Amino acid sequence: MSAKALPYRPHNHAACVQHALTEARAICQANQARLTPTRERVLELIWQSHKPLGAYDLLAALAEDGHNAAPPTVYRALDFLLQYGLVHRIASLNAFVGCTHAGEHHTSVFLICRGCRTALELAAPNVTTAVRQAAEAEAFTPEETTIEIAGQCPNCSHD
Amino acid sequence: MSAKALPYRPHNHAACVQHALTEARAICQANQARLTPTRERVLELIWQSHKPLGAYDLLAALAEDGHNAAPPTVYRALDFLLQYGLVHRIASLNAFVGCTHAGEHHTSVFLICRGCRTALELAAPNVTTAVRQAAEAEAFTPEETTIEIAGQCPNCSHD
DNA sequence: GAAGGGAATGTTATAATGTTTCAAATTCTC
DNA sequence: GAGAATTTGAAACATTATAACATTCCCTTC
Repeated sequence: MSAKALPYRPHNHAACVQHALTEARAICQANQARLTPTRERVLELIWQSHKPLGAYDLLAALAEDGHNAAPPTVYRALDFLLQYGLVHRIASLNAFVGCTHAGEHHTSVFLICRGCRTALELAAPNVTTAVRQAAEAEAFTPEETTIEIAGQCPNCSHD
Repeated sequence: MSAKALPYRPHNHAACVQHALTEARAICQANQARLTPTRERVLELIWQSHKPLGAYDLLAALAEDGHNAAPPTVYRALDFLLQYGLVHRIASLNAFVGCTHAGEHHTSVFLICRGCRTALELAAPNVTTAVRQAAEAEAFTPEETTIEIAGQCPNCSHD
């Protein structure tokens, strides 16, 4: 692949956000789930970059909105968004990032740059298959898979 | 595979611990690193089961020894053990588990049972390869890989 | 075997992340 | 509009992790 993946190059990011919000509304409607203002705002904040944000970062951003929220407000919104696959939690960072494959049932691989902190979500079917087979070989039933690769993205790698 | 992996079946666990400690001593000696009593004790405590332990669990265990330690004591010992590859940190649990491949440079896959909390470390070369290829396809340079599969081990899966 | 220097540990405080609990408000259903 | 269910507010607290600085230990060197 010669072209860099979207998060790594300049792009109309507002379109990313709008697309994510539109999709989120559709998914919530389809599931009779309520994308309330707080939930939508948290999703929007998360989408304001391709860098995972911590819960307390979100809390601070809400505070700047004038919304004097306490931690449970953010964690509840995040729980909701996680539940409907609209965001992912990055365990190695204790942070959250927008899901680029919302609605599709999938196991993601995250490439997390230590330089610019951008997280790129990949579908990576080969990884998924290999993981499933490895688990199967041990008679283990997978329920939730965390695959996070920290390193240097093409922009940040100093060869 | 019909035989269950070691952590899932009864075994002489004392031998696990002894083996780990012996190996740790050798590795530290080879690296001119000091496996001090606190560090060795923390390693031993971690190895007392195949379940990842939290830093504060270790702290409590040290307290039972009569060692009135503060958090930095445990975290420093853990940093040391991580540095020499004697333990792994399980990001999704904020916990630590003994490394079963100490000394070998490797990327591990962890199968973490939500029933019995046991973590099984696999080498899983196919997963490693698939991950490396996925990263390569994005011109991403991996430095550290976290692969954690939560689910049900053969003993705990209720079919 | 004392003196000096670097590594390891002790100690206190605090930061960062996440949860429990119960009350109040909102929204949905009838 | 009354009642039930969901969502939010608010205060307190629990858990995980680090910062900063003092002290002790251990090894080398003389």
